[in-house]
Order: sequence, then structure tokens, then C-alpha cells
Amino acid sequence: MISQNHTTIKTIAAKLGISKGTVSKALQDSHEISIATKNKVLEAANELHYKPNHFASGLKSRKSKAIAVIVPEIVDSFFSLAIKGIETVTQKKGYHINIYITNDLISKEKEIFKLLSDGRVDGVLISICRDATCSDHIKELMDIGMPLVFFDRAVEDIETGKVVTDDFKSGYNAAQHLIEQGCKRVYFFSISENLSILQKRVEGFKRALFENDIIEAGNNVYQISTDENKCLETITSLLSDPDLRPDGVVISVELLTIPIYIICKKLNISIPEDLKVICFSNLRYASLLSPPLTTITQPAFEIGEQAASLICSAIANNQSLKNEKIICPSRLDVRNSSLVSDNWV
Amino acid sequence: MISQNHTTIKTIAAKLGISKGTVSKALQDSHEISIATKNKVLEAANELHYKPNHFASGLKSRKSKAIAVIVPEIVDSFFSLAIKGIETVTQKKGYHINIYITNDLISKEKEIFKLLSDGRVDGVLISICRDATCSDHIKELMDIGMPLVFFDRAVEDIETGKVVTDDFKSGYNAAQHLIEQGCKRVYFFSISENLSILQKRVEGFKRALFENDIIEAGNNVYQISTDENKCLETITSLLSDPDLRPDGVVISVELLTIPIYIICKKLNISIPEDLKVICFSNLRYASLLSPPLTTITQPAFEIGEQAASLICSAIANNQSLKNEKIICPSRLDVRNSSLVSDNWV
DNA sequence: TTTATTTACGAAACCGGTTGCGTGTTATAA
DNA sequence: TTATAACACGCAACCGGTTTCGTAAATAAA
Repeated sequence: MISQNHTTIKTIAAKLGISKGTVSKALQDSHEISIATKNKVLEAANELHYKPNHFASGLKSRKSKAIAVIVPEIVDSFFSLAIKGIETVTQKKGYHINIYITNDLISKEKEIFKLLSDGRVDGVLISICRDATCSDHIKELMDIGMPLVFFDRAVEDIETGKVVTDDFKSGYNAAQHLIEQGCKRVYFFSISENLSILQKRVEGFKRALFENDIIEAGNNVYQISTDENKCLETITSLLSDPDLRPDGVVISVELLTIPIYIICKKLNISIPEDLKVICFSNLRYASLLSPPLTTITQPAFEIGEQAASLICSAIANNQSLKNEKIICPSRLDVRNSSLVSDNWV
Repeated sequence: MISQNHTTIKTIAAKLGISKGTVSKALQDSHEISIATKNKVLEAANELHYKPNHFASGLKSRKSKAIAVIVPEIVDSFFSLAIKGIETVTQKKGYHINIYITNDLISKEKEIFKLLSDGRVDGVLISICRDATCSDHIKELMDIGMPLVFFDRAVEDIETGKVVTDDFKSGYNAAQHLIEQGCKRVYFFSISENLSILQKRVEGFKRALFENDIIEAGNNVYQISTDENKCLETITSLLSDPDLRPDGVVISVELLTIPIYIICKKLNISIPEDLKVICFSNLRYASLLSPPLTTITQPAFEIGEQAASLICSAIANNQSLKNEKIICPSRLDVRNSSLVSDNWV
């Protein structure tokens, strides 16, 4: 059904009785074409609804003006906001964005990388998946010259642009806040031991505990499965055992928020009286939850913007990315889920 | 920085001492090439890390294996979930997706359409923007043979594939539910008079009022600006005037939820005692809000899947889309924001 | 053994725009 | 007036696959 009689440069050339090359140069406003000819070409192009063919120009230029954006999830306040930040920048600079969702599966991430080596995109923005056990596929693509920038979830030992938040400090602040609110046994709920950003949050978290002389006998960092049932099971067992139950918890990712709230309701654990909760989250509805959720709010939009700017300039300058890390600090938004009752706002 | 010595079909041909055409055919597993040659080619291709060039193949085939997805917003439970539905289907069928965000601006929507006529995408999935005062740009693109499917927000008078929910019935059900809960003065908060899906929701809403003999003297459908300040202003004036204040409200889009909750809190209007609220929303956190929000939940993921399936098969079969409308019914999720106190679950 | 087919591959045109080089024409300088 | 340069444009190769057509060699049929 695609229109057969699309107009090409040849059509215009034939109509005006000039050569292909002249038309091409006229459309590029080349100095070696007279104004008169340029005007005629422009007029004819307009009249015939001429649109330059993306494949033909890309074949020569080796540029697609497209950027791949790879995320673990899209139904997520952080990632959707980051994508929006990316889009505002790329759109201004004339780039298109291709979205790929890994669902946190390394297998899918690898498959996506296979698709990206055909010249379809000029660069890659990626937040790696949770079970990032290997990063060979990323290195391979970079080896053939593909510019790549990590945002949020980065591979530590790959040297390229990275845009992240101050994870150590955020983890530290989260724990410190809970301790200041009187918590004696604070847990950290994570979803992966592999992600460096989560490792750093944990380090900051532990540091705060250490500085406050909170030395637990056992573990206080728990890896929670993102499988819904397993997740509920693990958290339920932690919160229902009096010997284990914390009085404060730092949640490393937004998607664990719902389970915590649900389980607390079911177990009749009152937030914040019995358990103070703080979550790394960009949820716009945090203040409307019951109780309103204290969050470490990442500057998702800005992270997206910065990452996009980095990749765009790397592409434009045709230069490889230095191992530079841009840090966009997070903000602590204190709400009722972490406050003792008489501090309620 | 892009690797200079990428391997092409020519490289392989030279290495094996055969012609380009033979290599090409071998890679396509053509019947006119011997098994021996095919194996040699495959081996060489593998060894040299050959990747077919996207532009070169696209130039001939006029296929990009890419689909444009145009949405008004991405930081939105409905649209992000719909995109996820789209992705699951397109990924299986080997299509890439290009995301475009209009921010509900017709000007941006038009600009995006200009970009899509260069063969970069094989089809378009779109949920049009709010101030859809004109749809010429859409018709133009379709006129040159671009397959296009609307999802959720469609242009009524353009004949092509559409995937929507049962808007009339949903509007009806929402109003009916509030009336059953004892509401006497029910309002409908909309954001656009132009969107046909909102018109239908309003029609259903009005129908329910009519059937229940609720005939307001004045208007009970209000267009709320999405500008934050104007929005707060309008709603505040409606809810603070005793002569105007409704006891039930149907909210047509998710983004008005936060303002309503905030204003009610500020004006000390209790939900649901003073005002019962029901919202068209896919918010996963609806049950955690205070109070839990009654929603008309659209099957966003399924709508995305269906739309993607439609466009993919239209592209594959190279046939124009019939004016078929797929309706994915919504679900009423009753929660506390619309229940009289002694009905609380 | 001769003729008819099939098999396997090469040559070259093609997709549509880009670009370096060559050349005839006009304008400027000597 | 002649030499020189600037101008404006055509020609053709090129980007990297795809595809049609032609043909020599191998196989099958007569």
C-alpha cells in the first residue's frame, strides 16, 4: 500500500531537466549552485511533496539520527521520567529515540544489543538490568565504535559516560534519617547484589549505622525477589517474626513500596509507629499514600537530560566518551511514613 | 569513532573469491546457492562479525522494521502500560519502536508527523493530543500509504484501525456507581471537549444521570485546564462554593487525581463522606491512597497489545487498514473513595 | 550420444541520495 | 584583448545490499 509514486531527487531532476547531483546540491544549499536553480528546485520539491529518503542518506552518511534507550521497565516513575528527560533533549537536537525494555532480564538485554549493530542507531543510553552478571555484549558493541552512556544503573568497570545520583550519600541520608527518628533496628531492602548503584546505597546505609553505633549481630541488608509471591513471602516472614522485625526500613527501589504497605496493613503493623519507611522513589503520589511516603527522590528528569546531552555531543563530535561521571544529587522528601507521630506535618 | 573497517558483503566476497550477489543469496539461504558455498559464507560472515547494514537493506526493501508510537505523555500509568503492551508484541515480531511525546501539544504532534514520512518507520501507533483541533497532518501521512492505528484517543472520522475501551459504558457505569452510593449532584471533570473518547464518557455519564432523574439546572460537565495553577483554581472554586459543590465526581483522566485529593484536604472536604470520587485511572497505587481510590481501570496493556497486533499485520500483509474498532472493556474497581462509610471494605 | 534441464554462480542494474572531479561559460584581472 | 579565475552544472562513482538475467557446467532425459 505504500505509495508507489513517491518523488525522489530523480523526479525533480527530470521535471526541471537538470541532473540528480544538481538537485541534491541545491537542496543542501550548496554554494556551487545558482540562486535561480536553487529556487526552482525548492519550488519543485515543495510542489511534488519531496521527502528525502532516510535509507539513502543514511547509507552514505552512516548516521541515523536515532538513539537507543534501554530500560529495565517503563511502568515506573523513575524510568518514565528519565525517558521524558531524554526526549526533551534529543527532540531539540533532531534525534529520534528507540525504546527497548529488558524486563530486568539479561537474556533480553543481550538480544537487544544484537539488534543495535546494524547502524540503526547512532548511540545508546542504557540503564542495565538487575541480574547483570556479564557485560560482554555491551563491550562488544562499544568495541565497534558505538557511543554509549549509562544512566542510573551503570557497569562500573566500563569506561564511558555515566549519569547517576549520589548513591552512597543517599543511602547514608536515608539511614541517618531513620536513626534520627529513633529507629534502633534498620533494614535495607535491595533487589540485587550486582548493581553497583545499589551496592553504594548499601555502603552509605551501613556507614550511617556504623557511625551511630548500630551494630547488628545478623544481617540487615536483604535481597528481595521481584517475583511478587516470593517478595511477599520474604517480607512477611521478616516483618512477622518478633526477633527479626525492624523498626525502620530503607527500600532501595520503588516497586517494593506496594508490598510493604500491603503487608503492614495485613499484619497490622502501623507505619510509622511500628515501622518507619523510606523509599527510593519518584512517585508523584507519595504524598497521597496512607501514610504519605518519605522518599529519596532522584532527579530522574535531569538524569535523563544529562545522559542525552552526553550522548548527543559524543555523536556530534564523533569522539569517544571519556570515563566521566555526572552526579545529580537526590533529595530527601520527609513525609509521615518515617516520622514519629508528634512530628507529623 | 565508528569502526572504519566494518565488514560488508564485499569483504566476505573478496575473502572467498566469489561475487557479492552470491554472498547475498547465500546469507538469505537462497535455493540457487550450493550448500557448500552457503557454509563457507556463513563461516566467513561469523568469523568477520558481519552485520547486514540497515540502510542498504532498507533502501531496497523500503522496510525499516520500526514503528512510531506517539503519545501525549509518558509519565502516566495508562500510557506507559500501553507502551509496554505494544513492546511485548512488536519485540516478538521483530519490530523496533520509536517513541514520540507530544506533551498534548498539536504543534509538536504536527512536527513529529513531518519526521515520519522519510521511510524511517513502517507504521504509526498514536494516541492523539488533547487539543486535537485538526488532523490534516495525520491524513496526509496516511495518504502516502502509511499504516496507522489509533489507540485510546482516536480521531473519529479517520477510517483506520482503532483500539479503545468502552467509553460510553464506562462513563455510564461511573455515574451509576456514584448515584447508587447516594450521590445527588454528580459532576464530570474533563480536560477536553475535542477528544471523542471523552465525549463518549460524558454521554454515558449524562445518560446515567438522565435515567436516574438527576436533572441539574446548570452544567455538570466541567473542562479543567491541565495547567497546574488554573486547574487548582477551577476545582477549588467549584468545591468551595456551597451552591456549586458536588457530592460526587467522575474524573476523566488520571492526572486530575492529585489536585482533587490535595484540594479536598485543604478545604477539609472528606472523601468519601462529603465527596465521592471515581477516576479513570490505571494507577497501581490506587489502593494505597488515602482514601483508596475507586477507579475505572482501562486494560491499558491489552489495548497496547491489540494496537500493535493490528499495525504489525497491516504492515506484514501490505494492506490498508479497514475501519475496524477493537473495544477492550474497562473494569470498575470499587474502593473507599466512593463508598459510604459503613460499606468500607 | 544428443538434447533438455537443472544447478550454481557472476555480471550488472538498482534502490536514492551524496560527492569529487571535469568542463563549458561568464566575469574579472592583467 | 588575452589570460585567469570564478561560477554553475553534469557526469559518474559510491554507500551496501538485492535482484534479475545470462551462462557455463553438471545432470537428466531422449
